[in-house]
Amino acid sequence: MDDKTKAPPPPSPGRQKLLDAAIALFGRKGFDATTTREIAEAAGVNIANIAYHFGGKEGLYRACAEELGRAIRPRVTDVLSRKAPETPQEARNAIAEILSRMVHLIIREPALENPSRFILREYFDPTPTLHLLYQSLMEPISSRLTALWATAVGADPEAEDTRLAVMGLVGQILAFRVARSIICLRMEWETIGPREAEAIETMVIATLDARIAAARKERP
Amino acid sequence: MDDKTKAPPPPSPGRQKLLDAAIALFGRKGFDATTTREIAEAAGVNIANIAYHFGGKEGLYRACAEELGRAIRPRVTDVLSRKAPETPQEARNAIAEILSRMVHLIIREPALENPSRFILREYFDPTPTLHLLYQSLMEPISSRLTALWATAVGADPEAEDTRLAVMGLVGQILAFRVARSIICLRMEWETIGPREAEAIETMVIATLDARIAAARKERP
DNA sequence: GTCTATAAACAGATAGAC
DNA sequence: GTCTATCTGTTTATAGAC
Repeated sequence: MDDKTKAPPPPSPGRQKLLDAAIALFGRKGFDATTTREIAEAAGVNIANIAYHFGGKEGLYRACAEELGRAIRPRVTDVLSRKAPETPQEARNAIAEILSRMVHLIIREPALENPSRFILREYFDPTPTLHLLYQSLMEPISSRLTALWATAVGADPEAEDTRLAVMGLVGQILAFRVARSIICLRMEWETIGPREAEAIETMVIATLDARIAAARKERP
Repeated sequence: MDDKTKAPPPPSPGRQKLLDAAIALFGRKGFDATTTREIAEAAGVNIANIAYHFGGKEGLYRACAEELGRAIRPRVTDVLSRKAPETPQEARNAIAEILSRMVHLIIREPALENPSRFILREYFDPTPTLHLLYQSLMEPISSRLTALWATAVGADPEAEDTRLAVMGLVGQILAFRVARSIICLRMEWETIGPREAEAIETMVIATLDARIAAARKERP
């Protein structure tokens, strides 16, 4: 019995083209602003294939979320699968590395521009598909970060404020992607290029280190 | 010559009802997912009034943003108009008060649920209307916070990393509103009620104090 | 200023040929 | 599995009565 646990979708030329085009368009403009005609045209296939492969526009949307879980997960899980650090300093370094990676993937990586937007849209306007993204991306990353945080500051990994502290750090990064437009206005940045991304990364790591220092002082 | 500086819109029963209904619906579902029929029905007026008062759906959207600037600004400017603190401790307290206020307004206040969503949508999918929201809400608040931060830690108010630190703190709050759905999943919260909002507030203030402590250590 | 009635365009979905 | 052609409902906008 092979890994039929998740109903492996039968690939086909048109099917994959539709998925790629749909992720890009749903991510850039949102579900309602994107028409099935646009998607089909961008994919270079006929509109009728959407109904054939996915049952309709909503089915296509859901399939996009599944595809994103599969496609993005490997880009983060390599960090997650490492042996858990045992000293606070190692744990701090591991958190810093994951956060830096997230800054680059979410804020900078051009290939993930629209996928990131797709995921953030689902956070903002959740559908039943949200659980799928939670389990494949958010849950593994934030559990790992929570465990690392607990090691770094000597906190209880099960405590609510431990998880909350981690969500605050992750949220800071998400905010810079969500509110990019207004942050660029405020920072007087034209775009977020390599220099700006590094400034954001430095700020995030500074926040991490400040919070670790403060948390350690409480429980020495 | 009275304050004709911003072209005061002539009020009328139907006009205001349309604005209120549109802010609620655009905020909850987004521009494209909301139909003019829905808005007119929710407002209790006829569809044709949208074209009459605002020239069309897009004009109504823009008028909503103007209305939001007018309506929400007073709820924050009372804090902004106070005399600038002179000691670092007073500045820290002022920042903490503004951030607490933001947590309550953005995350908790039911009446601002949809207005907040309207504004965050515009950050995420900016239109020419963005500048309007920037100037009426984000700019005054974040300039004030930046000045306070400079006083609190003895930094240069003009420096890029001063502004960035402030955007990081504000962004953390925005993230909890944008990603509320997935944060509730991760935190195992059913909703964000008074208890949860207080936990978030405590976390935000802890981040503030940790960053201030770290920044002061650098320049004693 | 507010309404009815209608126009003109466009949406997603489907039947059936290949 | 992919296409053409078409159906049905809905969209925003407008012309004109009140």
